[in-house]
Amino acid sequence: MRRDVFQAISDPTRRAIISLIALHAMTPNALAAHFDTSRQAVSKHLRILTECQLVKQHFQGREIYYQLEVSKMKEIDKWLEQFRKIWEQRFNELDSVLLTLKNKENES
Amino acid sequence: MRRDVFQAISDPTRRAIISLIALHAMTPNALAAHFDTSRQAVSKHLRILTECQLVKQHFQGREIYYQLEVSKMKEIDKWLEQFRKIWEQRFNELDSVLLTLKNKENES
DNA sequence: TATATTTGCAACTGATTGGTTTCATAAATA
DNA sequence: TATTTATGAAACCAATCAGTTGCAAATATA
Repeated sequence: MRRDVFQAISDPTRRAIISLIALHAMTPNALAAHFDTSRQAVSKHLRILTECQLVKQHFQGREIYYQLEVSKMKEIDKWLEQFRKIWEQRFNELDSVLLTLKNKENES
Repeated sequence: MRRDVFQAISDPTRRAIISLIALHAMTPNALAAHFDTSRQAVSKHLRILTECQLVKQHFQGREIYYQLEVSKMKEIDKWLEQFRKIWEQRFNELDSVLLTLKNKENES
């Protein structure tokens, strides 16, 4: 059973859940109201999200509120870092090409 | 067949491929040398990456070079944007709490 | 106390996944 | 020309996935 942040966000329903609970905690029932699938299906998604620590639950009577562990999202951000460097570099290269062209223009 | 960037990066082998070709284009054979799996398995991953336009192929004789479409990675970055706002906000809230404490300290 | 509500868990199901082996095609090379 | 090399595609397989239905447990309410 692979269970990491990347696998967690691969499912569109789970991405929607993540977005919904990002601002304030929600119960499984309240969440399920936003989807076409059953309450149990949403519960299963929540279990997966909990297992990879993207979500934290806090109990209040018989209700369970699920809240996003925003800091865990940084793991994705961290992985993206390597590419961010590349796309900035590519942009700078394009920049210097334009600069070279401009200089040549001035010389002639 | 769901085929989007998020599903593409959910597989660890595919993430490794993406990282490898990020800097310079590589052939399937050269890529396969980095993994325990067969050349065909890598080829299948490359097809998935191509289908969701994360990768571009350019032909050179009988060899096919695969290159990362870095700009496509920005789609993930874009989705992360909403959470980046939240974790910055949380940080600022913490900041103002600390500031309030400090002010109270000065008053007394 | 009896009933309704909120929830997680287990069993099942069809679809998808990541891998394999086998084959066909096209380009390079002996 | 015959052979080797680089590649994609098809057929198959076991494991996993996302969904379902049905059930048990615990809390709230009548």
